[in-house]
Amino acid sequence: MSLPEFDSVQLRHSLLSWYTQTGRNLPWRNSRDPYQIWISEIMLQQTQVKTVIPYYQRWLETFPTVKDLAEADLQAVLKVWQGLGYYARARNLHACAQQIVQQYDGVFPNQLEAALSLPGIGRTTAGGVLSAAYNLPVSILDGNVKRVLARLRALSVPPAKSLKSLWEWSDSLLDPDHPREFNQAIMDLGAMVCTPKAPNCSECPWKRHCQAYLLNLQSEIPMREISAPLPHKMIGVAVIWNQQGQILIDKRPAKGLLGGLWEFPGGKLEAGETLEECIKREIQEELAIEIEVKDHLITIEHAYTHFKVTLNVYHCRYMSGEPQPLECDEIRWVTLDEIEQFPFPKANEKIIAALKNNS
DNA sequence: GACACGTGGAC
DNA sequence: TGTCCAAGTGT
Repeated sequence: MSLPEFDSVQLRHSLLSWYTQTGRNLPWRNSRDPYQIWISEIMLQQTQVKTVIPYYQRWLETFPTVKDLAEADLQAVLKVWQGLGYYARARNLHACAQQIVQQYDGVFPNQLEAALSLPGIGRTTAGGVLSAAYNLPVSILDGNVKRVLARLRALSVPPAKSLKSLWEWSDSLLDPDHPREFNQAIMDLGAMVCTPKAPNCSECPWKRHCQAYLLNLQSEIPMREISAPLPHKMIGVAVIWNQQGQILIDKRPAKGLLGGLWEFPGGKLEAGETLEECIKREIQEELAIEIEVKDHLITIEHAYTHFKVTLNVYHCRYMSGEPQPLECDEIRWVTLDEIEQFPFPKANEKIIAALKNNS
């Protein structure tokens, strides 16, 4: 079900003409260095351009080359990534850099199969890097392209239900003579004109070809998936002080949610339990120590992708026992001055800020 | 194919 | 305040 070749030629021409006049000037577009382009593609996964730009610049100052990244400590990598979310991206970036140094002499591979075998590199990121760095004709299907193509063809189901067709349309539309510009252009079209809400159809170079526009369905397409309400968890969190004025923090297991980041220990409130009981129980289960729960410090509401939490944070006093890393990777006693060297998730950063305000 | 995986901006 | 969703990948 590819587009007629005649349409593809017209669509390519009108899009590239629009892009030449209107396309964005973004930092990574001034580079053809596959390392810099790869970093930008990973940071841009599920993350807005405005958010990425300062992280991108700081990253390249800290890790200017693949080799610098490969030789860095994972904790240092996570610290630079801190706040961007989806931390598996940072862990994969680090592992991927080491693989590129070992297997590809420090140069991002210029073959699709090799790129796809690397950790954190899926089909869209591979297409993004290979087209932008090497001008190779590899298509992409990110959120922008999905929305543009769903509207162009008036797709009657949510994009996730029709990925095969969308990939075929992206493949057949890609300009084989200008793959670098075409992929950037179709993403700019989605970001600047064919936006999720209130698209600027009057400015669109594809308005005469767009089935959604011609049927006045641009507000209904792409179709939404029905989503269940997010579960909510009440969490008790302990800021445990010892007699030296140090605080106990723990490093989360390397994989899974917030893997490799540090946190204040705590856990889920169970039915019929007070927050004080919850905190004492969790600290005994996780660290095998006795504490006394003292004053309330702060309450934090935070939403993750698949659930919401309320963090009820309390000052606590260390009483007895030798802390054991029973459910974490590592434990440390740190001062308030030392704590900022460690990567923390956003919700925990708010706890640190509250501690600094009160001291 | 469905679900896990962070955070911030827009409305 | 709540909901959507942003240059997706791994399992």
